Amino acid sequence: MPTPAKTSADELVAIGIALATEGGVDAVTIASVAKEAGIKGPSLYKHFADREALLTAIESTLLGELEATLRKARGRTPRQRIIAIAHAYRAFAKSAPRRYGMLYRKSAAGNAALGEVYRASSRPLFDEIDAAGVPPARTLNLARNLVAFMHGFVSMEIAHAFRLGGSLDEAFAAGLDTILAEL
Amino acid sequence: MPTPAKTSADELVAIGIALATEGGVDAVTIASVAKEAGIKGPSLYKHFADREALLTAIESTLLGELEATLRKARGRTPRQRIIAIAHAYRAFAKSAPRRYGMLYRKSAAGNAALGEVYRASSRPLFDEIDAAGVPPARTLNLARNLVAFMHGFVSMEIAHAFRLGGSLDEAFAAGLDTILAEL
DNA sequence: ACCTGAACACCGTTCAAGT
DNA sequence: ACCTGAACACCGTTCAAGT
Repeated sequence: MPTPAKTSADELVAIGIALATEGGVDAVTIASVAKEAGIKGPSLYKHFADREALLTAIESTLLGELEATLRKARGRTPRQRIIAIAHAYRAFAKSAPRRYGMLYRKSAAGNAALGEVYRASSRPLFDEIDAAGVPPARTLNLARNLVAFMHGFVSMEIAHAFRLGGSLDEAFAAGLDTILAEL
Repeated sequence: MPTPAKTSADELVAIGIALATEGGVDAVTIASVAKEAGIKGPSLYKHFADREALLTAIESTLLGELEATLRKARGRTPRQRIIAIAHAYRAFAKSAPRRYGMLYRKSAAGNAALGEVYRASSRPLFDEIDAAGVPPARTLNLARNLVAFMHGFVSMEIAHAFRLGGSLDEAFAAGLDTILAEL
C-alpha cells in the first residue's frame, strides 16, 4: 500500500526559497529542506534527482516571481514603464540579496526548460521596448544592454563592490537614463 | 626544531586558481588544494584561517590579474582605450568562465582589504574616463554604468542567459557605444 | 614553525526494507 | 508510491602530537 506523500516538489521549492532568503545557497541543504518538510533527507530524492535539480527548480520559481513583479511595474509612457521595471528589478534583488544569489548561478546550456524561463523573465522588458517604438534591429541589443546593466549593478551592489561613495540610487538612475537615451 | 615549510600562502592561492579555472569554486576544497601542494588538509590552516579566507585570497589575486590585464589595453583615444578595456574585461572572463565565478561571490562589506582591491581593479577605467575629459560630477556614474554593464553582460553570457540568438559580440559593442555616447 | 593523524559533525547520495 | 535507517565517500575544522 502506497504511503501518503508528506510533501511535494512545490513545497520543497518553497522551503528552499525560504532557506535561501535567509542564508543563501549554502543554507539549502538536503537535510535542512527535508527537515522543514517533515521528511528525512533521502526522501527528497523521490521529488528531485539531486540537489542541483532542486536548486534549478528554485531558480525557475524565483525567475517566475521576478517576472510577475516586473509585470506590475507602472508608468505613463513606455520609457517610464521601462524605468519602473528596472527599479522593480533592483528592489526585487535588494529585498532579499541572498535569494537573488540563486539566479544565474550555473550555465543553463543544455537546459531548455531553464532557458525558456530566462526568456520569459525578460519579456516584460521586451514588450515595453516594442511599445516604445524601438526599431526591431535595435530591440535585442537594447534589451541586452538593460538586462546586463540591471543584473550587473545589483550584483555589484549586493557584493559591496561599489567602493567610492556617492549615491547608488543616483548611479542606477543615471545609468538607465544613458542607456535609454534613444527613447 | 621547526619543520621547513612545504608550501606557502601564495602557492596555495595559485593552486586554488588553477583548480577554480578547471572546476569552479566547488573544486577548490581544502583537500584538493592541500593535495596539489603536497601537504595534508589540516596543514592548510597554518596559512589561512579557513576555506573562506582562501577563497577571498584567490579573489584578490584574480582581481589583481584582471587589473593588470586591463592596464594593457591600448587605443588611440581615451574613448578607444575604454572600449579596449571593456573588450579585455570580457576576454578575461570568457577565457576562464569558472574562474570568473570566483569574483563578487560574497559581500565584501567589512572587508577593507578586499574593498581596496575592488577599488584598484576599476582604476584603469577611471583613469581613461578622466583622460576623456568627462566632468568630475559624471565620472563616478559613468564608471559604475560601465562596470555594471561589463560584469552583468559577461555573467549572463557565461550563464547562457541570453537566449534569443543574435550576435553577443555585436550586443556588447552596441551596449558600450550607447553607454559612451557622451564621449 | 609547520606538518600530521585521528577525530568530529556535517554533507550529498545510494539502496534495501518498510508501509 | 513515498518514506526510512543504515551505510558510504567526502567535506571543513579542531587539536594533540610530532619534528
